[in-house]
Amino acid sequence: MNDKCCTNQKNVNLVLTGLPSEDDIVDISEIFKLLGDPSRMRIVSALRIKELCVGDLAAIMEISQSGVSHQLRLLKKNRIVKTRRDGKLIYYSIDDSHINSIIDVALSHIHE
Amino acid sequence: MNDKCCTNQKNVNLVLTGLPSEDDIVDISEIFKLLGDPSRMRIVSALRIKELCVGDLAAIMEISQSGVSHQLRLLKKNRIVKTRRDGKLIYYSIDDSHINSIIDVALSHIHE
DNA sequence: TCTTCATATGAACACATGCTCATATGTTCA
DNA sequence: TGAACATATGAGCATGTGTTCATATGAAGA
Repeated sequence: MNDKCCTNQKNVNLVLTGLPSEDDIVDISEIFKLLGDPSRMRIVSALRIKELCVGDLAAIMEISQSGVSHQLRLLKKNRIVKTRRDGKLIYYSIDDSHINSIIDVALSHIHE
Repeated sequence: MNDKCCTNQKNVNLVLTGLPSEDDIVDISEIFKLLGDPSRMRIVSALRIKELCVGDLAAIMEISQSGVSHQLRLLKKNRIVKTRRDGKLIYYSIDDSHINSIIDVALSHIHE
């Protein structure tokens, strides 16, 4: 509850003017939030290996077909995955190579 | 509720053997989850510009000092930020250059 | 030591999120 | 067209999560 804390106004201003826009902050954290769930990460990791239809993904995962579909919807809305129809099947795959890069770097991060 | 869906067992097995370990999946999604909140992303974005003490961060953000401290705790526990004490002040900064790389790639992703 | 200041912690609450069940949509093939 | 199958959607529920308030901790200086 102390408002008179150390605040160095120069630093604060410097940072405030250098920060990404609020829109960018929101957009970028949205991407990370999507990757920040084990189920979705498992989906994305699977699609990094091979394009897959929903049924195959459900077989790979530990959640229901419905659950997979709900998550794929989110991932697709944010352009993390894209779809291709082949008859009755809908194949999902990674939409953008940036996503692969991000995950590659994160993998090397956790492996220190 | 259809268990007899398209499942192509060859693809499923191929992907299952290629997936990262469950531990890796959990660890990596943990990192992304931390970056996947606008407040924490704002904190991390600020620290990318300059090391800052808690009070300065609270002045930059739209949440209380307590809120900032809680989030910093999470970020520190997962080695996204590190601390340095200087008298009464505790300066926070980005712990690992991988974090900067991940955010750089994500920024170029959202800017297409 | 006592006060002051910066930071950390715990409890509590409102809200978001991921899952399943049931069902709808939409495509293929007879 | 109608049956069969793959996928999508909506409701509902249990669990997580981000925030604030109040307070504790701990370092610096009188």
